[in-house]
Amino acid sequence: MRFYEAKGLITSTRGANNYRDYSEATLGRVQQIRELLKAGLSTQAIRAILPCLESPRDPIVFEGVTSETVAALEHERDRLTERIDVLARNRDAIADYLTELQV
Amino acid sequence: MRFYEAKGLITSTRGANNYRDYSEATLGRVQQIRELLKAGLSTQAIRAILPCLESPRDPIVFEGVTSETVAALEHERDRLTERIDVLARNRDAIADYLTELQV
DNA sequence: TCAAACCTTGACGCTGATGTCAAGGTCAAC
DNA sequence: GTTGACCTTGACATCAGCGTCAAGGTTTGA
Repeated sequence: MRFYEAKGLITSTRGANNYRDYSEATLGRVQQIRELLKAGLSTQAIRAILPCLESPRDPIVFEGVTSETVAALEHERDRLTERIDVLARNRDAIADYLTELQV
Repeated sequence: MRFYEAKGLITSTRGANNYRDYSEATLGRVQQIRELLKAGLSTQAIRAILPCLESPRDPIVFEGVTSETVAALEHERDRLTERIDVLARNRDAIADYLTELQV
C-alpha cells in the first residue's frame, strides 16, 4: 500500500519505469503490518517496533540504536502488555459468562 | 459521552430538566468501555460483549439470550484470543530484541 | 432578578486508515 | 501501432471515534 510507504512503514525501489518494486521481505512485512493494524495498533506504534520485526536478525544492528529508541521500545512493550491484560481479562469474562450459560 | 449513548453502549435516565442522569453502574461501565476502546476494540465489538460486563451478575440473565447472542460472544472471544496472540507475539519480539541489545 | 455556569441538541470539523476515481505514462500482445 | 491492462500521482470520499461550537433552556447564587 502506498499509504504504508508514505507512513514510513515500508520502502520500495523504483525501476526506470518509475514503477514500485517491492522486495520479498517487504511483502512479508506488509503481512505483519496488517496483522498489527487489525490487532488495533496505530501506524506510529508499528513504526516504533519495526526494528524488532526483522526476520533473520542474527546480525543485530547496534549502530544507530539510540537510547531514545530503546526507551520507545520499552514503552511500546509495556503498552502492549497493558493491552494484552485488558483483552485477556475481557476474554475471560466472556468465557466465564458462556460457561455460566451452559450449566 | 453522548457518543457512547448514541452507540447503545450506555443508557441514561432523564430528569424533568431533560438533563442526563448517569447511574453509578453506568459510570463504571464508561471506564470499561474506554479501556476496551484504548485496547483497540470497536464500539460494535464492545456492544457485543456488554452482557458479560455486568459487575455482580449473580442473577445471571438467561432470558433474551438467543443462540445468536451466544454465537456472537463465542466469535468475539475467539477474535480476542487471536488479537492477544498477535500482540503477545510482537511484545515478545520486542522483549527479545531488547535483551539482545543489552548483552 | 440577573448573570455566570452548566445542560441540551444539532451541525460541523478533525484525525487515522482505506477506498476510489480521474488523468496520464508504460507495457505486452496482437 | 493500437488496444487493453496496469502503473503512476493527486484529489476526493468514507468510516469510526472524538472535539467543538452555536443557539437555546436550566440551575445556582449573589
